[in-house]
Amino acid sequence: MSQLWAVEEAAEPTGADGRPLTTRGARTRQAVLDAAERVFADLGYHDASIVKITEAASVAQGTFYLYFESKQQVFDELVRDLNRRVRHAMSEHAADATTRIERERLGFLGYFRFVAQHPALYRIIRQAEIVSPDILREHYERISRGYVTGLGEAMDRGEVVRGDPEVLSWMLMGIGEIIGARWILWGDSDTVPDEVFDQVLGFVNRGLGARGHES
Amino acid sequence: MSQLWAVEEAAEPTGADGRPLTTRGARTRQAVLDAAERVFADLGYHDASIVKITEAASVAQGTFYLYFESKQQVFDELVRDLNRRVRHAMSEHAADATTRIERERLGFLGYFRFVAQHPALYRIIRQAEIVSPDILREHYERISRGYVTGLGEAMDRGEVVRGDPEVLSWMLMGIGEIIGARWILWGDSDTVPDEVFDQVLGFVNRGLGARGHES
Amino acid sequence: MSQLWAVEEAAEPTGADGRPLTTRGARTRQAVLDAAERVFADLGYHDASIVKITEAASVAQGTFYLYFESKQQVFDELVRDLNRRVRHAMSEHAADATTRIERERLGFLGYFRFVAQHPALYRIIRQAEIVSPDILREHYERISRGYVTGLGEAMDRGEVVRGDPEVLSWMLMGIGEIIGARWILWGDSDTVPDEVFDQVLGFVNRGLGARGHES
Amino acid sequence: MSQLWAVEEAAEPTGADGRPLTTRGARTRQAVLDAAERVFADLGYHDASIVKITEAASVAQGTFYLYFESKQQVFDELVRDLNRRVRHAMSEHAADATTRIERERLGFLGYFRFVAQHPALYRIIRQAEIVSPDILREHYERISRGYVTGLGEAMDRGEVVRGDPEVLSWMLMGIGEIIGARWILWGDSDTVPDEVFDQVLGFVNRGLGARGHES
DNA sequence: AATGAATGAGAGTTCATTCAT
DNA sequence: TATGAATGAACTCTCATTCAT
Repeated sequence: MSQLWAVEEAAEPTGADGRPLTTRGARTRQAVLDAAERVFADLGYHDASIVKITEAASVAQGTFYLYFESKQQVFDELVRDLNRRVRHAMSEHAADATTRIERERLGFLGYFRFVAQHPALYRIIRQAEIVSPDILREHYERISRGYVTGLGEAMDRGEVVRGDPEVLSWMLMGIGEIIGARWILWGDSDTVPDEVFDQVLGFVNRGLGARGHES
Repeated sequence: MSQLWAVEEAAEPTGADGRPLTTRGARTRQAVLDAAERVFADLGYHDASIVKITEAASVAQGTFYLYFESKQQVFDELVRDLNRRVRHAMSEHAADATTRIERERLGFLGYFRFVAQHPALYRIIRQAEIVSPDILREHYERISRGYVTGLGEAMDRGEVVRGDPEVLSWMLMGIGEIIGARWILWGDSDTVPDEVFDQVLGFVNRGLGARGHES
Repeated sequence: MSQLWAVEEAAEPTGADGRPLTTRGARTRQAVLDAAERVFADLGYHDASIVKITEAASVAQGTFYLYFESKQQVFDELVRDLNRRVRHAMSEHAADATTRIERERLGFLGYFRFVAQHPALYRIIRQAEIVSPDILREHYERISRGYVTGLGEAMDRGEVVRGDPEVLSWMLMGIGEIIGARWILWGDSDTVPDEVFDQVLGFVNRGLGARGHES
Repeated sequence: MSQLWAVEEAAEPTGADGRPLTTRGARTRQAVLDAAERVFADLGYHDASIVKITEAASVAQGTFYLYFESKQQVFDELVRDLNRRVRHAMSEHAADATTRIERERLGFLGYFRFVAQHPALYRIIRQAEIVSPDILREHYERISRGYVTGLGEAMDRGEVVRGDPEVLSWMLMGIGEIIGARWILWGDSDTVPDEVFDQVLGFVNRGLGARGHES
């Protein structure tokens, strides 16, 4: 089975004014973006500052505005990028699955692994709720869309009880979010404990009414 | 059946130095707190400022520091207060239930109603994740604790499949959170649509393995 | 020989408006004054604040203004009081002397001892230069006056070379000040080392042209 | 005879972050520093404020922090600079002297002249005692070091009675300080009256046990 | 005589952003 | 393309002082 869902490529980088970049420009832009990721991850949106970002990138303050319009805009771009990476992580994992149940398991696993590997980055996504709500909705909707396709097909195959796949997808995300937060972000562990993971899968599989699953 | 769980009283108000207040002092303190609630709800934590809060309360800036040590501290107090109110809303609703399924339904209903009635306030709680993570964990843990008791008893009565009630409680919160966010906070509706609500209850009841529930 | 010079009594305490005080009022006033001394000594003039003073005195902020007109005024009163105490310390010591040289020695000793015993308080006097220059000049002039009398008599007796006793008195104070600062306030010792003390006395005695002193 | 002692050069100016400055930057920095000198001289350390300094320099408030970390830091730099200038004034004067007595006379004269020419600035140095004690000690010690060399040599030549040159140097500074304060800073004259000056020199020369001097 | 709530100006400092070079 | 100097509004917080009780 191929990838659970496709993850699109990132857009071409441009200057703040929308004009295409030279090679050198593209390199500088990337340096700033990387620095921003580190600084946002370390300090959070509001404690991050353009001075700190440009310092971390070893460029002058003015350079920042050559490539980005504002603090917000870098942030948004970062969140979009992270969204791509999370989806990639989930999708890549799930690709090996042969059954729906297995796919669910691997998807969650991929997600939790990503959170565990980049806890600070993941916090960035959660900050988006306040900083750029629209971008966060986009984030959830993109993940939801992937689920919806998968769940729709599973319903057609009778692997999952009939229902509105969108609502289901949001619940799955809600579960992933809070479990990841509770046991990875806030816990000292860098993974969700097995017993917890089993409980989650059990609950989800029963909830989806998965055939071939003993309740 | 009595309340699902008890909600404790708020603490006595004191000055920033911890000393008890006169009637006049208590009144002013409350005025500041109310103003803070409004301002945080409207602008979010970071765009709120002490100037704006005191202006909204029609007191001088210095007055703020008579009762609170910092912006953080008012915020924390507000979150704790909101937590009390959410739990009260859920618990009050669920009090009328006669079956576990009914109780689940009414608990969710109460929660969604609270979010719908105070959408801006509810955003305050979500901001706590970044501003005072500890307070937010407290918030979740308090709600979790209420669930754990209820679920434990339901397991004993065989109404719910055996399992770790803590993990279950977090999943239920995660579902409530995201559904409330998606359909109330971000939607234009001031309530979760019936079809969605039914889907949620269906999923949850199956997931809990509720007896007398047709999957 | 009696005291080197007389030290006058402190004035009657009054309220901020100049009216006489009841017993209770006098007690409260004194409590505030004592607290001010401690706070100024610990924090210096500018970091001291009326809140801190009244807190240290266990009275309300408003009470302060019942007895003093301003922060300045308490400070001035304190400096005057300290001046009385320094002169008392010097004069009391010197009282036992039988020769002029001995008197000089004991006067310096008394001075250094006072500085060593109340280093923090002594810093208050030095702060007066900036805070209330007039009061500081008063301080020096009062000490000077005592010296002038003593030196004048010594000149008459031929114990000291003829000259302007005022200028001499200021030089003696200047020496005392800086030696006290250098070896007591800034040093770790709580007394001026013997060798230093001897050097000082040698220099001073030669400078005064003291008869019976080997240059 | 060459200079009494060498006075080192000022350090290269840098930004608050320690980085070197462009020409324009160096110019602005100097403008701020000059303004600070004027403001501190006029108002004293505590009544001076960054707003007033930047206003006097005709730059924005933020500009201040481009070159200095805090009010303290400018102050310290100013004191160090003044110290260099005082020592320069003393040393330059004394350079013409042919005898030790003459050198003493000219040194004091240079010092008093400096105080008379920059009374407000000189007050800055005296404030340092409270504001940055360490810098003040540095100030005294630097002057002391110059004296110590000169006195040591004079002792070797038998021009001055043997003794600890350090203690002597501090006494000389103490005398200069208080005489300057009393007759220049606090007096209305812009110079120490001749009779006073003579008294001072007489006392000092006798104290030093200068040969060829009639006590 | 004593309280303590209330004031509001002013402090130092940060920061996103602009602009001349 | 890149720099870094300059801006100025906004922020949090302190404090001497006044006033109603």
